[in-house]
Amino acid sequence: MTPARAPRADAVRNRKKILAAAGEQITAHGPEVGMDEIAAAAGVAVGTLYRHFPTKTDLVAAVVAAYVARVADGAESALGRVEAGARAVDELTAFLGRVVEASVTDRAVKAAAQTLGAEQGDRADEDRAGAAVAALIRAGQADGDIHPDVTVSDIYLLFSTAPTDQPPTARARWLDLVAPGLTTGARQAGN
Amino acid sequence: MTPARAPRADAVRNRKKILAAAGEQITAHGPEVGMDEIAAAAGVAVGTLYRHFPTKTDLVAAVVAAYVARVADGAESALGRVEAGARAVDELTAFLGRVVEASVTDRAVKAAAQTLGAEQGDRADEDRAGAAVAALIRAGQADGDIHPDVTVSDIYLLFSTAPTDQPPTARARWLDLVAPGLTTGARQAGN
Amino acid sequence: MTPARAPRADAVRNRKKILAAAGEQITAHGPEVGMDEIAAAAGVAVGTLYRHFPTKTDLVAAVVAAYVARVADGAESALGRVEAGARAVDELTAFLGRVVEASVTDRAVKAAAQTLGAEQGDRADEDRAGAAVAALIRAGQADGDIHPDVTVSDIYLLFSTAPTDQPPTARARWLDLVAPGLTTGARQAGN
Amino acid sequence: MTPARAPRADAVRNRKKILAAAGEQITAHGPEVGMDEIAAAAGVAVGTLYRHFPTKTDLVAAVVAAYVARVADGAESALGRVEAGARAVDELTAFLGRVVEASVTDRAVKAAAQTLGAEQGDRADEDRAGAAVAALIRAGQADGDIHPDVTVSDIYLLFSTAPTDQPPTARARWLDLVAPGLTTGARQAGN
DNA sequence: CATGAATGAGTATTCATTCAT
DNA sequence: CATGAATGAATACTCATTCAT
Repeated sequence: MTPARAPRADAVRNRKKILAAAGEQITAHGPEVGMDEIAAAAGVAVGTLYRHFPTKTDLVAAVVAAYVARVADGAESALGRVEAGARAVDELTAFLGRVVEASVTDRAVKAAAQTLGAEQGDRADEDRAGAAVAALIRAGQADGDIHPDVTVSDIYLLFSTAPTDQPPTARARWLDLVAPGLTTGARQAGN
Repeated sequence: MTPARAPRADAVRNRKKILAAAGEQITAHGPEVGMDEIAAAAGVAVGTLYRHFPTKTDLVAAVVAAYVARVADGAESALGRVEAGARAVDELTAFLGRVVEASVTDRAVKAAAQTLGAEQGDRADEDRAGAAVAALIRAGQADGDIHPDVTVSDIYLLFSTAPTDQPPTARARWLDLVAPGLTTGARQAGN
Repeated sequence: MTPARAPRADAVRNRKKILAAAGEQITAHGPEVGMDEIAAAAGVAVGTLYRHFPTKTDLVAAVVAAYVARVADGAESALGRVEAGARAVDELTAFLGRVVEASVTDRAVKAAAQTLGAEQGDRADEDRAGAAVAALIRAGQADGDIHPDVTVSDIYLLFSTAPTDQPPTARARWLDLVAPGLTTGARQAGN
Repeated sequence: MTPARAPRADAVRNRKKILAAAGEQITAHGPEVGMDEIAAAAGVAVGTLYRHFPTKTDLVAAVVAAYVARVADGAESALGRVEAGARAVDELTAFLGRVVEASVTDRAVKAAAQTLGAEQGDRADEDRAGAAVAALIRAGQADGDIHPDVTVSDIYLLFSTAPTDQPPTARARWLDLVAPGLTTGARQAGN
């Protein structure tokens, strides 16, 4: 219960620079980038890295957490659009597509997290995302467009198996193959 | 042409032991298991590893190749059953399911191969698998059960995104979600 | 231009300890001494070796460079004495003798450099040595003591063939055998 | 005192092939060539190498011994020519030159021997060479051409310091620089 | 007697982490 | 609080030597 003295401005700046650099470096060179390289990319010394994140695993966890937060934001805006009248199935699949695209950027992050056994950073963001997706699904089911047994964890399952390291055409095709499993209508030729 | 003097019995035994151990170790601890650990698990000295596979990359490639060979076998037996009267869609999805199950055993192998940029060992096995899968698809399309635009690379795309590291129930659910993308009928509730 | 922040005191100390230890170890056990052994002899961990010299080759090159710098110093003092009135031939042969003696200490260094294909570190020191030796030769030739066709590369040739790994008497005898090739006078019995 | 049963013909052939191959390989790639490579070059298996030479050191010693034998032959022919009327100084320097040239071929052999601490193979050949050289020196001294204090070990000293790894011009120049130390006459300009 | 597969200690090098400056 | 030098365990790979076939 330390009063948590307000962190110094430059420390906050450093934390952000480090998170950004770590994201870029891991994205670009995979989870095995050295801490030194991340530090250099962030423009700080290794020691500073370790002041903010006691362990490489912690750093990666933080990067993943930031990614989860962005996903949550995306889910909530989709939900917002549905509440404003958009069709839920469309928003859900579009959301799925956007996540897959974003994953490309954050490519190896997922792998890094697994490799290092990173712990969940911020439960809160995950819950936020989960709530929004659940609402989207319910809306789609109310419309009769989304299959009644689809759940939030189905969406997560698809997230976790998205072909993030494949070319755009493959990713688009994957969406086509996977969408019919969520919806009620029969598959149409050519899409 | 090649004199190919019969390989010594013990050398063959060792090669098999090494491949098996490498598969297990990589499965259990990921691609970064040390060569020493693999050697110990195989009951040989490191030098023996290197006599059989000049490089860690080569070893992983061989493990992957063995896996591909098993997949090819599976595809061909499925095709055999179809030729003997079985329904093609069923055999195709069953085959997909079996590959996913098998993948669990070979879990990280795929990742290992990517990490190390392993080359594929035996084109032949890949071709064998491809031919058999293509025949299955054609048969299912002739029956009117498989969607006309489904191709062999669709099947490979699904392979490569199978949730090999998830619990059995998740893997089963994944099959349910993915199957409708391949077939013509509308999705039925509860499957 | 280079900010060149003053190197930390302990880092400088370590660099020196490492160079000294490397010289000794290579001298004592040849170029194949392990980096670990050099590190131990220097009282540091291997990692520290690699922080200062990214490669064994680089380390050896640095040792050789230090040796070249000492040779250059020796040549320049000899030249200084000549300018102060000493006889050039005598200084040149004495210099040759001193280099050979010093080589004993740095015994295998030369071999190590060759074995590893080490690049030369500081051209400057080599040039310094070359200039001083050239001046010595010219002075001796002006005196009529040194044979007119002797060049700097002759001196280097003799350096490179000095019997550095032989007992002192052999080294002295070698000097006696080799000196007449540089001078004008006929050889005298007994020296 | 085992009767030393006459060695089988093929064993003798193998011994020769191995010695030749070892000489070539060490000459070409230095003392650190692997035993496997030598074996391959000789067209036998490693086991056969070890049957003939229990240790790499022993093998190198044998290669050196063969070299010494050739040197002895050269010395003896030179002596023969002197006895047939040739001038001793000329034969001695020519012999020195030929040894240096030959050394080029056997380049790293000397280094290999040192590196491995190889023992003398055949005292007899060394003695043969020593006797012939001694006779040459005595003859030259009787002619008044060779300096009276020159000994056999002087010649060996020069052998051991010959610039075997330098280009032909450097080797020739080295001979010019070194010859005056052996002879009585004053050095002449230009040779 | 030849073969070549197996052994295993040894080598250079990397990298997460600590700690003196 | 930042810096970057030091640490040292770990890793892939080599090679002289042994020994089953």
